[in-house]
Amino acid sequence: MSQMKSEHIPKATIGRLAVYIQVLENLLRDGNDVISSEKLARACSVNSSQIRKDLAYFGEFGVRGVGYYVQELITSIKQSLGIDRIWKCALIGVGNMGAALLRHHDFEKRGFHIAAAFDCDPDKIGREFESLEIVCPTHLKEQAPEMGLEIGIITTPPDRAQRAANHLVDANIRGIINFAPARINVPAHIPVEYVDFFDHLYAIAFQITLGND
Amino acid sequence: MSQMKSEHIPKATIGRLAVYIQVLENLLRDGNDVISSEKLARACSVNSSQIRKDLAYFGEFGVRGVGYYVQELITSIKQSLGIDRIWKCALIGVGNMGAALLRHHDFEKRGFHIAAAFDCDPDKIGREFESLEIVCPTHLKEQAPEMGLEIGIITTPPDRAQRAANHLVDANIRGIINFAPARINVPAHIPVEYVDFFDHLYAIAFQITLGND
DNA sequence: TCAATCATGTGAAATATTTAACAAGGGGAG
DNA sequence: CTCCCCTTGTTAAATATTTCACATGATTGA
Ligand SMILES: NC(=O)c1ccc[n+]([C@@H]2O[C@H](COP(=O)([O-])OP(=O)(O)OC[C@H]3O[C@@H](n4cnc5c(N)ncnc54)[C@H](O)[C@@H]3O)[C@@H](O)[C@H]2O)c1
Ligand SMILES: NC(=O)c1ccc[n+]([C@@H]2O[C@H](COP(=O)([O-])OP(=O)(O)OC[C@H]3O[C@@H](n4cnc5c(N)ncnc54)[C@H](O)[C@@H]3O)[C@@H](O)[C@H]2O)c1
Repeated sequence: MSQMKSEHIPKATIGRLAVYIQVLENLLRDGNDVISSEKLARACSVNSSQIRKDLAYFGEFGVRGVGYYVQELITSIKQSLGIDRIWKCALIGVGNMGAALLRHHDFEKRGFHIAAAFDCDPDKIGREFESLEIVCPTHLKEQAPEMGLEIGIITTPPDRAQRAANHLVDANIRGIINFAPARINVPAHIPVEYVDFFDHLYAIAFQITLGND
Repeated sequence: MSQMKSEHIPKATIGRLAVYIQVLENLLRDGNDVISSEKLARACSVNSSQIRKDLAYFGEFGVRGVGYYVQELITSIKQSLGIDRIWKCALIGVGNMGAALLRHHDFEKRGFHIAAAFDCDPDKIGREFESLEIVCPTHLKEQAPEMGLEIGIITTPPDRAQRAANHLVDANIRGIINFAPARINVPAHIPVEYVDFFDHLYAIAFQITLGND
């Protein structure tokens, strides 16, 4: 957060910054060292002013008359978002979804290290999965500070999501991602993000239906 | 789409409607037959006018002085979104993520039937998974119209996403959900939704970092 | 039947976000 | 060194979305 400039940043901006990183990393892989906001905009399907405005919230990263140095810009965006370091995560609910996430090594690559896995199923507790021992959630409170766990990932069934959230809050976790389709209540200072694929399926179904009339 | 009233509907509204359905179904399960916009608003962490406005895009579903009949409202929202029917989906890429989705029976429950699974790996082609035979993507073009496949779900590695999209477009699919972290190009009339968990992880990391200053 | 009550649906006001337009400034050719 | 070109950063205008405020209409009980 080296050069933050502005007060409130639109939620939508954060989403777009994630897209910019994705596209910039592909550009870099293809050998592009420099890019203009105009070209980046086309690749991201947004307006070029939008990109310049989004970046302006955090600082000045470009060179007038030239554009942005791709590697430098990636670094700057990551710094701005606070993802220029490793975040340690705790996953609760090692089922279908939880296991898929544990096997997915992009988490590590992108700076989110799932350092501990919890499940309340006695058959699972004590077993090892992806080189993590599955632990009972009651141990969260003692393990979280010990291990420096900061973000909780909930992948329990929806009717267990609140319970899982309670464990996380109790363990002083600082933010929560909830994959279960259920709202949870936590203290206001703990940010919660809901991941629900069905949002997107609904949006597609709606757009298809619209275009069809 | 029985009683559509308005022209353009904000994207954010669609996202909220998905949340309303989620919360309403829980309310129904808990035995609530009627609910006011005020109470629903609290459960969804939004403003009550927002709810009334969102619903007003599609029609009048409430009763003044009373509120909304929960079951009726669920039905109305589903009709409005075009999810009051079964959508047949094709999944491309039966790896880690694709397999988790195939095993996840909420898709069926929510009206999205994954009717066919494609993968280009010779070791996987011909195998059966979750009672679906895994098929080579070159067969998409012939199978899609036969089976009435309408929505494509991409779960290939990112560098294969465009190829998968091409197969889907070629097969006259009507909409695409892309789980791979890569932008894809398709004709303008085909809606694409990108699912990327990292958006949410970034958002959490950012909010934690902000609150920390 | 009528009045009191209550929560919706909606137009108008307040905010927020996106887009356009351009002044400012870096880089390179001559 | 100067001029010209190019693209950023930013201010201002245009849109879009959210919130407020209240008239409207359904329901209930006297
Ligand atoms: N699988 C998918 O593709 C998918 C897709 C979207 C959403 N989801 C959501 O993700 C969640 C998990 O789905 P799944 O398919 O993995 O289900 P699952 O039943 O396979 O796994 C759930 C796991 O959570 C554990 N659990 C239950 N209560 C717990 C508690 N209080 N503390 C700790 N662990 C607990 C169970 O023992 C089980 O291992 C669900 O809410 C589901 O709706 C899954
Ligand atoms: N696993 C997760 O939890 C997770 C989370 C977020 C995003 N993703 C994304 O989902 C995608 C899939 O991830 P994964 O972990 O399942 O990877 P994976 O390697 O396990 O599976 C990819 C599958 O796609 C198949 N495939 C490759 N090219 C293909 C083509 N042209 N046509 C058809 N099939 C093809 C492969 O044979 C393989 O079976 C990746 O883009 C990944 O970034 C996965």
